[in-house]
Amino acid sequence: MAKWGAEEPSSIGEAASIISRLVSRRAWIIVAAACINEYEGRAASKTTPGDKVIMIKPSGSVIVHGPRGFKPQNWQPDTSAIHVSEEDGFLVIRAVRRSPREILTLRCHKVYTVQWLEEPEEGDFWMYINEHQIRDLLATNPSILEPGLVITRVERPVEPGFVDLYGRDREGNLVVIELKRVKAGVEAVKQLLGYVEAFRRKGVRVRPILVAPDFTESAVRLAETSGVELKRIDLRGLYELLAGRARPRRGSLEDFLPRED
Amino acid sequence: MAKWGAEEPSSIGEAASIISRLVSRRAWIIVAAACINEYEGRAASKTTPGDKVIMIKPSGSVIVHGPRGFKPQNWQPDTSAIHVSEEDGFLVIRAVRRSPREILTLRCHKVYTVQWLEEPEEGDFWMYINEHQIRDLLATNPSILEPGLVITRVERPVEPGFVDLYGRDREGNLVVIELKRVKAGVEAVKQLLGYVEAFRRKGVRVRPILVAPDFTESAVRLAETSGVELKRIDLRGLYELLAGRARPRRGSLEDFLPRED
DNA sequence: GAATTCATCTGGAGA
DNA sequence: TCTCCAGTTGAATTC
Repeated sequence: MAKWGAEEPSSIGEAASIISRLVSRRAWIIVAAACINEYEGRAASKTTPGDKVIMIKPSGSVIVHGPRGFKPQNWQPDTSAIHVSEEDGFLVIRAVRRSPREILTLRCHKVYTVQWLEEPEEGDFWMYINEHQIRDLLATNPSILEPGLVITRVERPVEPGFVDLYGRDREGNLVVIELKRVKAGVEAVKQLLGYVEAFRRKGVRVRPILVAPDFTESAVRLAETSGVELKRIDLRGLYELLAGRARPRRGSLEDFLPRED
Repeated sequence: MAKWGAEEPSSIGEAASIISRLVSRRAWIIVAAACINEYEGRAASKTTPGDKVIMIKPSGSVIVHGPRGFKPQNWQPDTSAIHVSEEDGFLVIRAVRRSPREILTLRCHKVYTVQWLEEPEEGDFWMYINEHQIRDLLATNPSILEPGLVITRVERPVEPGFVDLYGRDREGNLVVIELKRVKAGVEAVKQLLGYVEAFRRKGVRVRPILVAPDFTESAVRLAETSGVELKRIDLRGLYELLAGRARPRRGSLEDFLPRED
């Protein structure tokens, strides 16, 4: 169990010394304060004074949130150095990283609270549905897509890029499959056509299939005129398969494809 | 000045009632707790028990951080509903949004602290260097790119997409410029070639220029074989120009282009 | 709502 | 290191 603590510093100087000590101990620090942010690096930004929540993680990241929006106002992903000091009556937190050279400076005129966790327990994080998972599932269960399909290569390098799945259909045609976990737009069709063209230049004719849960109107139009096959796939069925709540049965190949209606 | 407060709840039930009240008041809430996360929606993830910092913003976002990394473990950008309750001895925070249907569930077995700001002052956020700024600067100072260049259109619509800058060079050729603030990859060249092709179909011949601080190897190769001109630009110089620390001088057109060496 | 593009994108894998 | 690509990408803008 992590050790935690909280303080309401009575002065900027006290806040600086508390935070400085916590940073050197690699604690997980949350500071509620009123400050301005200044960032200069790949881009540049600044704020007027406002209330912020500043998080400094044991791993060294610095994250500054404003009251709105899901994204932080400013951040520093992996900071080579975090400096905490008092300057001209301000609590100044500086996070500097090199390559790319970027500096984030927080100038706080009021510190509401400082709160921390020391030696936090991390726990595991398990993302169990993503494109990688689906690709591997389809690679090992290609009959979900089409009877008789055999996958011979996963992530086959082509021209500049990679074909998600590469194999051969029942009739011996080479098949090139592009997989999208979310609705596929016209860009996905173009990408696949690029691969087809790359194969054609090498004198190889392939059958392109775009697999996705849904397709945009423009994707359907381009696919029709360019000879790309579209195959809708029901992710929910795949999810259940991945979660072990279902099992691919022989002869149930269309179970994971949505009804045609 | 925001009203702030902090509490160390003595029980899960007390934590639930405190947080529930704060949510209904639209306070900015920070909870340090040990919990598991469960997310199901476009993807799915779960964690084992571990220490987390949970932020609930007045705007309704829910952000769950683990001890490492700049990104949150889980989040909910704009939540239709946040439910706080006690279930089986756990503090349960549920953030549900529809479209896409996604559910984030936090099950806390230990709450270290609850901290909040009511009516936080927001302040302004001003990003003063981004592609938009650079594009406008080049549009009004095209001689930075090339003597005699005249820009006639900014963000000119073309087939699918927009040409960043469109104009005419000293010799009367139509010029199509694609601008990247960061190193340009092969995709940028392809994008530009797409525009060239779109113009060609309309019987218009254009001179394509890709402007960026740097180019990937594959971008250079494709550019060479496809007739796209690459123009390196020094962003630092542009930054200074934007910041008013420098001024475009007549006859100093190459000042903002890196040396050829 | 759909489509497109930018982002300090971040993060990961591979060469 | 660079390069490429997925991401619960988010967010803005346009139609």
